[in-house]
Amino acid sequence: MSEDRRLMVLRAIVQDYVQTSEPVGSRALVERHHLGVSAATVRNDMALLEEEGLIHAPHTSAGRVPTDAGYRVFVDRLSAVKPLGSGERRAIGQFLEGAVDLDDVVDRTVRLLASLTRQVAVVQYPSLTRSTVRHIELVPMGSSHLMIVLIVNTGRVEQRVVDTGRVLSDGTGESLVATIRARINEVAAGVPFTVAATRLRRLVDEADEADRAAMEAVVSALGDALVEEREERVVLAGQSNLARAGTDFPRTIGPILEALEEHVTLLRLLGQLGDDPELVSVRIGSENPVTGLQSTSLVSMGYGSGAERVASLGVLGPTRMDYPTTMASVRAVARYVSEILDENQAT
Amino acid sequence: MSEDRRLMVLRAIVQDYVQTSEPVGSRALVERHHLGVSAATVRNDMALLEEEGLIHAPHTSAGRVPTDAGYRVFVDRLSAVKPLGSGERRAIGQFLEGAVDLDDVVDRTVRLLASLTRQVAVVQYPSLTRSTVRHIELVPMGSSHLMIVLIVNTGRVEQRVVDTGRVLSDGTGESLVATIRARINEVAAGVPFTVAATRLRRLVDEADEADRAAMEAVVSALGDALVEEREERVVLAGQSNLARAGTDFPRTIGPILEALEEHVTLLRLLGQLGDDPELVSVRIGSENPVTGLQSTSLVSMGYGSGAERVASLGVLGPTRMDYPTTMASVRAVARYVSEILDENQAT
DNA sequence: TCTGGCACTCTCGATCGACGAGTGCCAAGT
DNA sequence: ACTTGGCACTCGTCGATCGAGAGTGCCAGA
Repeated sequence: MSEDRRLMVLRAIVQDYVQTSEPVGSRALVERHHLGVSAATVRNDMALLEEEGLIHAPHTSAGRVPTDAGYRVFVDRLSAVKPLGSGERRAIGQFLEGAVDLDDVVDRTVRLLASLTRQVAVVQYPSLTRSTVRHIELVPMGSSHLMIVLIVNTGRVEQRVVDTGRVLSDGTGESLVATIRARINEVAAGVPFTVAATRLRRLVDEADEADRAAMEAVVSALGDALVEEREERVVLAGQSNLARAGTDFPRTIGPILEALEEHVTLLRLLGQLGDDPELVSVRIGSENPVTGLQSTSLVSMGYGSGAERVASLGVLGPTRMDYPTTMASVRAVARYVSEILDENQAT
Repeated sequence: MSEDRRLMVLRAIVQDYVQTSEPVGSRALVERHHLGVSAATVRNDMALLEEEGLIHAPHTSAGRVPTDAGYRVFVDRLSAVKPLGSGERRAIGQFLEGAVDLDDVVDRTVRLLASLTRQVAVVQYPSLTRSTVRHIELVPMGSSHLMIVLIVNTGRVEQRVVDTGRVLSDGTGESLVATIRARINEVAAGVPFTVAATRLRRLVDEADEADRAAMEAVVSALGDALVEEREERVVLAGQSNLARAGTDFPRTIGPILEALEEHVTLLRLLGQLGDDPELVSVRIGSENPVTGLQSTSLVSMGYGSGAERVASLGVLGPTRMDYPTTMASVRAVARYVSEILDENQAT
């Protein structure tokens, strides 16, 4: 009857299976964990757990293996996020400290996450749509071309070259560029990109008849930067960890690698987080909509400067993974990266 | 005695083995290729080829498999680069046509190469050290900070923020920025980066006592961009193809994936090309110095705008690969990318 | 120098049986 | 109402054995 003990048994099964990666039997369980009962009792509990769909026997007379639902219960109710050791904390700090720009931060983060968890790490680039404009610079190039440099509060820089269709190298041209530069920064600097986009569009209508074409060109290029797919980018590391994980895993490694190359679907996955931005999200096995990733779990969390969550990062591994420590690592890294972005924003 | 026929036999072995991925025996050979001789004769030739170290029998009484040296002879003397079909040419063009900026070009290139060859594609970012400066822009930020934007002829943009240590927002500050901007572009615009670096350093000495500190800050930041490791970046695609290749391969997939994550060594590999920039370089199996990649071959070629070779791209696959078509694809893509960079340079 | 023939070798796959781990269930104990 | 020890039963794993098939090496003859 005791539901408590049944859950203890489930927890023990998950822990043992994660460690040994072999189906765990009743005898081994009572030996390794000092539950105060005999193997026979554990067997009864196991039978019930199996009825509930939380564990599963690969075949008669092998041990039991947790199902996806079993892992779900384990993660939700039977485990606490294991606090990181101070050594690990320090390592995170040191590793991310020396980053020189956003690319570097992302690159270091993804490598750090991979080596920390020994799994595949996934980091999404901070997305423009959720960021704010820091500054927009216009650089004349050639006689009629203008390079637009957009600087985002995350430290990211986007650039485009547009043809304004008129000569910019003479006096009036130069003052036109100066005017446009002033106007767009006036309305857009320091403003969230979504707001900036609408304000900028309004600028076109307000512009003088003569300058409207040039303004139009600049604004539409900036608008492009918004929808530009490049803003939605992910970086991966630690694929080699897939080969190391267990020996049954290699068979499914092909589909997994394929799925990881579909950055678009990966991004969609990373975007689907829970409501609480401070919580680590865990998607287990078949909970995962993507074909090819249904034997894996995704542990992810949002990050970003300030209160806003500008992007996500996470870790992908076999469903049989050490959830408490993985979750701890993901959370710690996400928080640390957020801090770093905060500092850079202040710069 | 006939050395010619022996090489024909070698070629036939390579071709069959590439296709079937199984050791090829004398009987199968004479059936599939109409060499005008009998199986016994072929066997004699095989014995000689084995003495020369060009082929190898996994065990008594299995067929023969080419050795690395065998592939080498095949590539150097027995095969011509297979011309691409017109359909493939068109596909390359279409796929790379719509690229909006350098990141996009590189991204599309690597994916294209992977899907074309069904192997792992590797593309090195055009390196600054071999490129020329197109323009340098200075953007004041805050009261004493200056953002330096370096635009490279490949279309690439680098940026840095430096603290000049003096107020820039007043009148003299603004004119100082204007002066520096003018001076550095004067000596650096249109010049190869290596030359620009030395000329810029000279500028510091020539500067007025009062402005020297600011000039120094700008120049040293630009110098940093030269050695900055980020300039040496590679992008990968098609890792999932590793899982598909043969069934013996998966065992070695772990070390390969690990080696692919060592971007630094990958870059070194890509950098080692033959003398002729128009030639495709092939590194076969054990010719390859990197541990973990010794069961693979790297087919690579330089690319770049103009005559200069600014970077390399290539394909990595099992030594048992279809060299003629792979080489054709790599060459075609490298040339096409070079063309695209040329066009962008003209912009 | 080539060819057909032949004995020999070695891998691969299937079959079989013993072994052992683990279960399910039952009857007895608390 | 649970728990426990015992016991029969089920299966998958491992190792050995064996036959088939593919391929070679070598030799004698053209």
